[in-house]
Amino acid sequence: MPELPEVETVVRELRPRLVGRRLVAVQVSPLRLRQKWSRRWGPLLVGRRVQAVRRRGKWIIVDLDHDRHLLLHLGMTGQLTIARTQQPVARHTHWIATLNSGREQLRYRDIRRFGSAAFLPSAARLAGFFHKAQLGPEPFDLDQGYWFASLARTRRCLKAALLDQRLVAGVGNIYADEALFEARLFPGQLGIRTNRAQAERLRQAIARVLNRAIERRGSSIRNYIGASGRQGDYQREFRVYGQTGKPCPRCRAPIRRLRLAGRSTHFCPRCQPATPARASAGRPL
DNA sequence: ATAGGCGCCTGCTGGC
DNA sequence: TGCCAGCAGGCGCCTA
Repeated sequence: MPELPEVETVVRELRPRLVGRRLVAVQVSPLRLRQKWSRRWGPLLVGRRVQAVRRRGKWIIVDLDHDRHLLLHLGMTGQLTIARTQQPVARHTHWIATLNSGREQLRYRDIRRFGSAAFLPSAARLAGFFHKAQLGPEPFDLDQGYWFASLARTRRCLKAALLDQRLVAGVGNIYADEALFEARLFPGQLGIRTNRAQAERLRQAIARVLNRAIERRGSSIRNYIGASGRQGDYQREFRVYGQTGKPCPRCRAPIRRLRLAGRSTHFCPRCQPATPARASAGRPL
């Protein structure tokens, strides 16, 4: 569920409430996540003070003192919230860390359990983790030349390329569709058929769409909430995602849906034509 | 090496 | 009302 804007929102809301606090107790449920939460992590976390909360792609990084690092991924339905200790614990809560006042807790809830967690005992191991994952650049740091070359070298369609975290980190199904609409590119267009002007439109569209979504604190369709429990608002501004059959906000043609890279894909057949119009194909950069 | 398909989980919706 | 298919913000593993 959560893509970059949702994860960024969680991190921004978590930061002021977590940095400087100490974890004094950790409770774990027996249900396993995608990457099992190890029993050995509890004692390693207890007593540690949070030094920073950061994001890399869709990963949340909690930096602790003693050079310890907790990595969290929210999968499809993950929720990471700060709750008052006396608040009832919601079903599907998988682990709870009590903060040093004793009055508040950091809680991880994940209905479908596609989320994962990792504990890294040093900065070097943390770097190694992301190196192994081959996580691509942040979408706001995309180099023009890198981006065009990356698209031009793949035989997959643009939608599949956007979802590949090795090419660019943080884009998921919603924002891939929204960015392709913004860039007026057909999601099924092959990467190798992409010219420099199109790649550049897409590069800028990705950053614009993600920034707008962050301003709205992400999108809440069914499960997503920020660290404070508040929902996002960006779902109200979707132009194609989940808008099948509704008129395109630009040209009024009905939004269509198809399956690409195994994922539901939404686009405007007129604004994002499979074959680019002659006029735009011949236009200089 | 690369690309597509499936499976992991739970919950909700719509059609019969 | 009940049942069943299809769907869902992700990603790792397997196969060709």
